[in-house]
Formats: sequence, C-alpha cells, structure tokens
Amino acid sequence: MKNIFPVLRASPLFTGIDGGDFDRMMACLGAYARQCGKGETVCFEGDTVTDIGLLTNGRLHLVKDDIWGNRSIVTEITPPEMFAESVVCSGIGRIPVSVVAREDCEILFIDYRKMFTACSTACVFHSKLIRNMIGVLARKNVLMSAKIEHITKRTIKEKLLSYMMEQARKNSSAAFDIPFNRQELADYLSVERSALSAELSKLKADGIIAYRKNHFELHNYG
Amino acid sequence: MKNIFPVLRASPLFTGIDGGDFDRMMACLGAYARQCGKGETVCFEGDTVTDIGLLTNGRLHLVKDDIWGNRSIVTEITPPEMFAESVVCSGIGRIPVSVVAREDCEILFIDYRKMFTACSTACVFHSKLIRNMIGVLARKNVLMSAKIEHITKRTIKEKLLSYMMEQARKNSSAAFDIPFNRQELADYLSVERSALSAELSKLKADGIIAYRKNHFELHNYG
DNA sequence: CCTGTTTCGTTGGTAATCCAACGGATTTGT
DNA sequence: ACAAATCCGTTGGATTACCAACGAAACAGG
Repeated sequence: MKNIFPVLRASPLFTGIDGGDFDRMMACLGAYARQCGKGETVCFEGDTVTDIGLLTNGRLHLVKDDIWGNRSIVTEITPPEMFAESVVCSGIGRIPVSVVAREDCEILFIDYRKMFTACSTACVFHSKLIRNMIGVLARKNVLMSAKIEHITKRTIKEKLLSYMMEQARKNSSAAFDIPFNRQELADYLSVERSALSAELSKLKADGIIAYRKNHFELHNYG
Repeated sequence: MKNIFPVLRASPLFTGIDGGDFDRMMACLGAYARQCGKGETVCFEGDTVTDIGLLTNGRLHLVKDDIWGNRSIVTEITPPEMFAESVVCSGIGRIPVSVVAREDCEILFIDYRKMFTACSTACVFHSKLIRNMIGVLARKNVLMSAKIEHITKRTIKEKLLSYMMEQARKNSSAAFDIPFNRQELADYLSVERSALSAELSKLKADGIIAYRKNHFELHNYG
C-alpha cells in the first residue's frame, strides 16, 4: 500500500489540516483502508452504512439495478472523491446505490460519529474537519440544485439557455468556456447529443448565441 | 411579534436543543428577526448572503427571472423551513435565486460563522447545532439525488417506475401511499399531468401496477 | 503524410410528449 | 341536498425529442 496522504491532502475534507497530524487523526477517526479487486461490489444497495468512503486509488461506479436486472451507472467516483457521505451524515443509513470497483481500488473508511467525539488527545482538527464536511455537503447541494433547475425545463432549448445563463453568471460575462464536450453536455442535461447539436445550431442561426467548440457567447445578455 | 420559539423547536436545526437555552442561543448566534411585507423582495439573485434564513411566519417564494423577465418559481418556503443555507455553508455566498415574500413574513437570520465560534458563555448547544446542520444538508442532498435519479430517465414510464420503486423501497413493501396528487407528482417528475395520467392507466392496463387515488402497488416486486 | 479515432453537425423517419379541451367523479361549502 | 370547485382520466392534433446513420472536420500516432 502506497502513501495515501497526498491524496487525502487533495480532498476538500482535509483542506487546512496540517499534514503532520494525519497519522494521529486517522487513528482518532477510526479510519481503516480496504482493498477491493476489480469487479468486486463494495456494498450493495440497501446495505446499512455507517462509514464515509473516501477513494484513494482506483475507480468506482455507483450503480442502480432495476427489477429486471438492468444496471444503470449513477456516477463514477475517482480519487479523492467520497461516497456515501450524504447517506451517513443524514442518518438515513441505507445506501440507495450499489458501489462497484471498476479497477483495483483502495478505499479509506471513516467513522462519521468519531468526527464529533472529542478525543482524549484533544485533537485540534475535529472542528476543522466538521466545517469542511459542511462545505462538501453544501457545495454538492448547490451543484445539484443547479442541475435540477436545468433539467426540469421542458425543451432542449430551455435547458440549454438555463445552463448557459448559469455559466455566464458564474463567469460574470456573456462569454464563457464550458467544461463539457457535446456528449457530456447532453448527458448532463439528460438529452440526446444529436438533438442538442441541432438545437445549438438553431440558436446560432437565430442569433441568440455564438459558439466555437467549447467557447460560447450569449447575445443580449445584460 | 409573537413568540417564535415553538416554530424554532419544530425546525430540524434545533432538534435536541433544550428550549430554555433559546434566548441565550439567539444572542450567541447573532440572530435577528426581520419583518417583510407581502410582495417585498427579501434578497435579489446575485446578492452576497452571509446569514441563513429561517422562516418563522408567512410564505416565501424562491424565484428565478430569465433575460426576458419571465419569472419562474423554484420553491415555496413555509415555516419552519430555511433558505440560503446551502449557499452560505458552501462559502459560495452569491445566492442563485431571488427571495420574495408572498405574504407578510417574519424571518430569523442566523450568522453562519457564529455557529462555530466558541462563545465566552460556553454555550453547550454549538456542537449539537452543527451536527443538526450537517443532517439538514445531507438529507436535502439525498432527496435531490433521488429526484435527479427520477427525472433523468427518458420516458414518463421510466420516471414513474423509478419513483415508485423508491417509494416501495422506502416503505419496504410493494404497496405504499404517495404524498402527491396527480398534478404535484407531475410537477415533481417534471412532466405533464395528463400524460402522466395516461401513462399510469397504461401501466395499470399492462398489469404492472395497481392504484386507487394515492395508494399504489407494484406487481412483480421483490 | 497516411490512417484510425473521436467529435460534431445534419437529416429523416419514428416515437413520445405537450397542450387544450372535455366529461365524469369526488370533494367542499353553504 | 345543492351548487361550485377540484381532481382525474381520456382524446386527438401539434410539437418536440429520440434514434440510427452518415459525412466532414479535428486530432493523435506512427
């Protein structure tokens, strides 16, 4: 097992926490690493989970199976992303997805309750950690709100404009670059790629937007 | 101004906190109440907010205006719900919606940073409050994940089955009641009510589900 | 330079959804 | 019990999105 601390330092959960504390902190948090072979199921939908998972190596898929056995991928997790944190922190406990290793993985499990228990060694990082966790949950919250805002719109045109207006606002400019290619944007907005392309062309033809590759401009944007 | 403590006690943010502490706690949190007349805009999209809003009386709408001035209602807030908590806790600061009073309102504003500052009077509620906040954010997270899961599906039939399977799982039974009427369910799944009704009828005709009013049963489940 | 790959726009037929309208059933208020 | 209002299912035509397929352009590797 290689040194996972560089990965942890990259996690928003541990920002602002001194690297020298990691060893003691891990012990204090009841953290333990687990290896998972490719194809292995880390946990099954409906399982009761009490630990937050932090992927330090490999690649995970969160998947959902319907009654007929069809499997759909909800998300892909790459280091240093976490999973199950919402379920654990909410106290719901039963995880709504299965977690499957797509490659050989190494996962750090952290006991959520121990984040709050003031420890005998008077670890200073507890409050910082909790604050970080709030930030993680809240940011995810904001991202999901925005996504819902977009995909709730009825037509592709409306979804696109909703998305682009958000980008423009974030960038404080009518011109902006987007972090997706067409296929990814289509997946994000939950529409067909070809239909998306067609709608983009139409918006351009109507003079509402201009674009080239991933650079977009909204016209008449105040 | 009437006594707001009963409302606060109903808020998940204050569960498990002794009622006798409320006065001191409010002072410690830098909380202040604000009255808003019907129609008044509490804050505008893009404003920088540093306080969490907790509605203690009245009714709020979170709204979004597009370039052409069309206003769409994102959510309705009723006591004792909060708003802006994700934006504040995430550190993003700029609120992505406008907040409008639909009735005369009373709002309690809470300084997020003061939740963490250990106070001189050694208030015992701080850690409990923070824990509650994590729970609030995480639960909202889980709810939104589920919603995205449903409305991401391509057809009304798939959206319905996704929703109903979640309900069945939550209820640990193939039979369950839903908290929506048809119009509300259509809004939640982001489809037309009439199309939803038609799809429900078809699912019933195909023997996949049975229902009467808000009571549903999934066949071949489990 | 050549080639295989990926990305993107276009098109046309098919399928699904929207939309407005209507009637029946149920509920609510008086 | 009656009237008004609300909720729900149904229908048909208009709109929109899906889907598969294709070709052009951009790109990467040899």
